[in-house]
Amino acid sequence: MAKRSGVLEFAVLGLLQDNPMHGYELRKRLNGVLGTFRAISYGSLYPCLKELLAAGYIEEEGPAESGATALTGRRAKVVYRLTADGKERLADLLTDSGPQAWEDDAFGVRLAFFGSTDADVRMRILQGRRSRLEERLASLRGSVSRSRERVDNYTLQLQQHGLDSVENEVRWLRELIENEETHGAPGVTNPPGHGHPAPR
Amino acid sequence: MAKRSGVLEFAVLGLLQDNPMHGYELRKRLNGVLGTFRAISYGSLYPCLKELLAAGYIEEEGPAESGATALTGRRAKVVYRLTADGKERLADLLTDSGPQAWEDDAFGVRLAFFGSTDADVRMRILQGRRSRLEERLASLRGSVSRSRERVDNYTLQLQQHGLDSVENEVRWLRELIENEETHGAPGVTNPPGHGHPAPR
DNA sequence: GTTAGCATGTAAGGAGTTACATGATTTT
DNA sequence: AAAATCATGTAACTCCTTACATGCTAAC
Repeated sequence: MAKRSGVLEFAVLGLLQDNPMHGYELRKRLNGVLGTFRAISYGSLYPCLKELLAAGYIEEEGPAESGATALTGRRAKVVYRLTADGKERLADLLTDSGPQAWEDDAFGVRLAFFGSTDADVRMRILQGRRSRLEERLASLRGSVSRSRERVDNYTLQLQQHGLDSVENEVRWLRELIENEETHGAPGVTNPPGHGHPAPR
Repeated sequence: MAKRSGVLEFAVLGLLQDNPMHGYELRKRLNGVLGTFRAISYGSLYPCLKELLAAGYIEEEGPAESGATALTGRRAKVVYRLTADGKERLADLLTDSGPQAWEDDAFGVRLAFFGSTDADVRMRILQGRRSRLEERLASLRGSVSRSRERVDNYTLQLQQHGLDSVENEVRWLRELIENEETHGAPGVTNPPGHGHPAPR
């Protein structure tokens, strides 16, 4: 039952959906998806793959592939691919727009896979994230104005910068939301090429 | 020897330097210092205090204090205060301007205690942080331009926002550095009791 | 033929969290 | 006297990282 992270599981399933891969490559892609820094290590990736395998969400690709390593009888590369269960699992995860979806960590990954997320779910997530940030903004503004005079200048600068960052993200979100609204009432997903309705 | 976090240890010693406190209050202040969210829990605070106590950096305040709880003979509140060793330890930590000082986590805490940090150390940290971020910027710009065309629009937006955030922090840092330069050559530390000569 | 980088994995441990267990003090 | 909130602590667990152990394959 998928004890692992959620975030990592999501990302792995999401990447594997597009094309089968082995661990080494998966890890490189993961770094792109999880925000460039935020590199995950083999020490967490391989155990995660193991669990996904045990859960039946992924499987090793047949041994007859790209026939080069068959000499020894044992493969060095293990290429993973989503099973039917795995696709279902990913679909479930993709429709979940609950509060966990707009927390700091999860939100980035969710956005990275918006290409295969339904429009209404996208909107709920974006709006959830925005209101989450607006709460944070309110609390930050409160504590900054409460702090004034009481704390030294550096602390103030720090708080101010934190505030600016959040304001910045809110602006960015507003644009994304606007974009969804104006540009987007395509039946279910975005029509151009990359959506999920086509199993290719 | 001080296995705990570094960041948490630093913050606790830093806060205790200003005034003795018990754990509960410490925790509240910590949330201010560590960036408002990033709340640490008792489950990590109390063990940390225990270790600092064992290391001799802090001590329980004498039982005769603010005479209210002496009735039962057993104190409920435990007020901690820095020992001489603790002050030395903090001084050591405050002069350390090595690479760990400009990593994401540590940097915020370091800045929060800039009020008791020497001017030259402050400068090294700020500059270290800036060049750290500029590396990141270069790598991000690289991956964004490499991604163009290859990834979907949402991923691009995400990368772009990440880039903007880092650019934003660099601008902020530049201002801080400028401020240090123009306005700052006070002998060693800021002379006036707390904070240091406030600009603007 | 040996360095470099691809590829897979595990054991130990670090840094925290949640949930629980407990009690004192203050407010209503 | 009940409810809130202040206050302290622990055990179990999570999620990740580092460091190690191992070998294959390509380039020079």
